[in-house]
Amino acid sequence: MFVASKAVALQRELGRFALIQPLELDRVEIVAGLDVGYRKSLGYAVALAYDVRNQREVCWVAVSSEVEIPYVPGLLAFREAPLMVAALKELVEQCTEIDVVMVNGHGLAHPRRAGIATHIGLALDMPSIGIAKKKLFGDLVEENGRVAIYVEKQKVGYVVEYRGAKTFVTVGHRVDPDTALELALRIWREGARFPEPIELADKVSKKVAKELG
DNA sequence: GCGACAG
DNA sequence: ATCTTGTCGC
Repeated sequence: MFVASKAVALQRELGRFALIQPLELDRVEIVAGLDVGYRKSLGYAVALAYDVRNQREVCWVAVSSEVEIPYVPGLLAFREAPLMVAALKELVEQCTEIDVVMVNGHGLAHPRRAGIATHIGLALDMPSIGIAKKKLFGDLVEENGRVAIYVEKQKVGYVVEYRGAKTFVTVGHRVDPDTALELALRIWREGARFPEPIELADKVSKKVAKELG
């Protein structure tokens, strides 16, 4: 069964292994977007591959399962990461290898440096970036025309604002704040709420959850 | 006690 | 996140 206190203890340990380091964007060809849509307690995780150079969707896969763990702020990873990882593995088997993964949720902007994007990056030992619509944890600091988000004096990401709508781009694992932001902006349609991989995975997961049962 | 609280 | 269509406004 799920014990919140145990989950919290595990995150304190996990967070210590997250790496903030530069990532060579010239070598990033495919970015995967991960999101989960629901119909009642049935979750549908979608993993979608996006080609950075050609600015286009490559393919996507969806996997579903009954989701038993409740949503608790700070513990989202225990509820959604298992399905997301299953979807990502399916994507790699059925379609293509990927270089970076973007996850709907936060990365290091978390009370224990262990948001869902960090959990997934560490689990797969791969660069990961969190993309979220609302703040969970951290301090917002204005820096030359931009808003950065800090956790314990350490910069972990940025806020992208467009016509009042904010989107948080945070480090998950094996990437740094500036590189994460630059990559996200390279694949962000003008006026869209999220970078394309997440924008598309979000729409597909909702549609799949609605059409199937 | 009060405010905050990813999806 | 999800339950849910149309409608008011730029």
